[in-house]
Amino acid sequence: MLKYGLLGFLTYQPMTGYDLKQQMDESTDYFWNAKQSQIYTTLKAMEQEGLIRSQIEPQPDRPDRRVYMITDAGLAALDDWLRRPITTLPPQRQPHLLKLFFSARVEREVVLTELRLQRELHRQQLERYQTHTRAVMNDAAARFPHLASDTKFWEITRRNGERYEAMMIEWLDEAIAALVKGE
Amino acid sequence: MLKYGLLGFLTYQPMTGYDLKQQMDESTDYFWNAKQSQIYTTLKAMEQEGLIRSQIEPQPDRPDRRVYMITDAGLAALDDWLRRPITTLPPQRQPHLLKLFFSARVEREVVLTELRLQRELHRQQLERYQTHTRAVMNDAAARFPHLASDTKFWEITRRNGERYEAMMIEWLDEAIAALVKGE
DNA sequence: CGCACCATGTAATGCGTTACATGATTTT
DNA sequence: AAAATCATGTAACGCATTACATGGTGCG
Repeated sequence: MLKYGLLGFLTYQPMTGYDLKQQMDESTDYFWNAKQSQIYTTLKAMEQEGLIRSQIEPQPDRPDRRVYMITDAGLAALDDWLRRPITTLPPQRQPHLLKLFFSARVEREVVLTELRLQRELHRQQLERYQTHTRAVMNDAAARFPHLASDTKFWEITRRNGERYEAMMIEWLDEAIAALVKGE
Repeated sequence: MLKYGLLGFLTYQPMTGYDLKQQMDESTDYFWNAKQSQIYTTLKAMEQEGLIRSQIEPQPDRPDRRVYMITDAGLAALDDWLRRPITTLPPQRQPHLLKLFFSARVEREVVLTELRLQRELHRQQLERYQTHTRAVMNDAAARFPHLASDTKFWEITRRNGERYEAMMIEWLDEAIAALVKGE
């Protein structure tokens, strides 16, 4: 799956593993991210599959850069994936909901403290979407005119993050109120 | 992590791997689930760790049941986990958002068809929370009076599912409208 | 002087999925 | 007659995380 994300970014322009990691951190982070080590090993595998190819750019001071670019086979694989509809909901994994489900075992105050902490985390994340993420996208749109048609989709996914965080904050407020009232 | 979910359910009553799978499917499914094979292997590992122990209940017709019950060490491990606050947001993995992010590459109609399909999936899931999940929880509460204090937390997590689906439907409507208008 | 940034990789481990394997009973 | 339910397990594989390993440049 990461594979397709990397292919997607490589349609923008040729990049190194390091660059790709930074792109992910700044844009798809909310719904897809990967560790540096996984990116490097996945790129290697993708090159063997023929989806991308690399060229070494020597650098005097710093380590040489291995710049990857997408091949025709890579483009075909990406487009094929993009057209293949997803017909199921993805399985969710939310440790804090699992904890909450069994939290009748712990003191009310401990639960409340954690819910308030969660609320703060989501508040920060919401703010990030509204300021930083927005700015990064506008900046990318301004610097790379050939990506103009992509900006609409970036914005739709950013809106999803924004709505998600707003929903979580509302839900946490409701949960906190229910627990406070309950005692 | 699955480990703690299994411990949680085993505080309700002793159960088999099969029973645990059913419990998950009916209750924590939205934020945590596991395949049958993983449940069996995890239970085995947990018994070796001393968190649970099992007894075989012979059955004449059907395969013998291996019934697990939580140990004192298991209770301690569970409570320890429940009290340990989560200080980061969990990484999300949403394939359909990743696809959408790069969907400038495909025809508008293909994207719209997929968004409408997604909307229908979320609508069905919302309905499930509002009817089936609700009924299952009420039923469990009625049949097991000793779980009365847990019901409040079950309901809070169910509400999260409900809100999440409602949010996704709103967002999809917004996204569909933006794409329709865009052409 | 220490930390962040640039830049690449490998190895070990853990968690989860898919597939394999069996078989009687009950329901449709 | 076929499918679902009850009931258990193992093996292979894939994806992701953590840890290991290196090293120069630039900034505060």
